[in-house]
Amino acid sequence: MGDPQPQKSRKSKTQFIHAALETLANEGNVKALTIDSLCQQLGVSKGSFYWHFKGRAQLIDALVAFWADEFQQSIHQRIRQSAHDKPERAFEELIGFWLSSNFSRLDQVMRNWAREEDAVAAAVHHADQLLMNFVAQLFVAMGHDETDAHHRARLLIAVGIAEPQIQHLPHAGSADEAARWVAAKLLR
Amino acid sequence: MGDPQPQKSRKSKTQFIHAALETLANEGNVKALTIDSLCQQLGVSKGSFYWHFKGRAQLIDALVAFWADEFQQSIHQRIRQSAHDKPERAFEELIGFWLSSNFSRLDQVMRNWAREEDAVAAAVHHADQLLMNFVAQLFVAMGHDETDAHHRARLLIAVGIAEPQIQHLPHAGSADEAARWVAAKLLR
DNA sequence: ACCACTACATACCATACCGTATGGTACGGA
DNA sequence: TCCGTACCATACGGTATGGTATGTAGTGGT
Repeated sequence: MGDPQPQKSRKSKTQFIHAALETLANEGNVKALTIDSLCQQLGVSKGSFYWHFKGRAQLIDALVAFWADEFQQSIHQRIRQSAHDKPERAFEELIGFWLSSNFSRLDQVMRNWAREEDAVAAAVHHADQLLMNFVAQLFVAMGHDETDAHHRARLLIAVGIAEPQIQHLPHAGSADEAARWVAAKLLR
Repeated sequence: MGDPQPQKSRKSKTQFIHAALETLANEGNVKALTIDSLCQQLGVSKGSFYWHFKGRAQLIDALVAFWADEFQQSIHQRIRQSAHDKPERAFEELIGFWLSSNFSRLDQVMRNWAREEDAVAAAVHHADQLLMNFVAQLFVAMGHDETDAHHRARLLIAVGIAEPQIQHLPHAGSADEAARWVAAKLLR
């Protein structure tokens, strides 16, 4: 009554997932993530892939689940601590985390991918909801009422989503600076 | 010494472009835009397409050029008028235009597509620059200094980009309302 | 030594897409 | 009427991709 794959397959399964996420982050577009290239990247053949995964859809599910879990854990680990101590400090953590190239690249890829694959869309949706609730709660903890907190949280998330996409715009200063400007405006 | 296609081809060429844009807006993802499906949509065969266009790249170029031109014209037509009379009024126009489903869907598709096709990336980049300069100038006209105006413009554009993507988030009120909240905050 | 099962490799099929080659039709001018 | 050109249909080739079928080396149990 257990899983069909007791223990050994797990290891290789995560190997595939890691490689896939790496490809997504590096190439920055979903088209580069093909089963063939993935296998080539790992030095195995498609026979291996199709032993571990039922098909492409299953890979996507596992990959998205992994990403969502990591997303959630990252948020909590990095912010929950400082959220209780000093909410203002938590915002700097959040912005720093969001604009870290590692995360933002994957985030953008996932949002693009969500447009083609429903499974990805569901995961992104869920992640957004978690973050939204969390940030709004943060603003509430700082003394704002519910609706105002939601507005501010919504704006912060919007900036987090869009800022990495418009770093090229003519503007003296880094995206980091721009984000801090917004944060300062939001904290008033 | 004129164009190789005097008049007749022009008409069909724009027909292809219109159909392509329509598909992009409807399907919401670039994968749906294939030459075969495009021809099927128009009730013609690929022979027709390859008579009018040298290849897929040329379609993309023409399509992107058309979109960029329309983008620019829409901005100017709808806003330039009120920008001179009453800058505050221009923001409502801009936000209303940006969040109009017609435009925002195409906008999102183009931004996603920019990740795969360099020609699209260049066009989106250029369009962003135009809008950025325009909005910043608007803020300057309202009395803000250069750097502050750029910060505000950047934020407004970020909201315009991200807001359509997060309409599903738990929040009492429409995206329109949220955008107005941001505008009010930006105009102070 | 033999078996059974895991974890692959190899070879193959089906499909979808871009692109080409070539034949066919409508139409205006000489 | 005949012909040339613009415009389009049909048929095919090439390639990339997802997926399947089948062989096969390793490995642990008996």
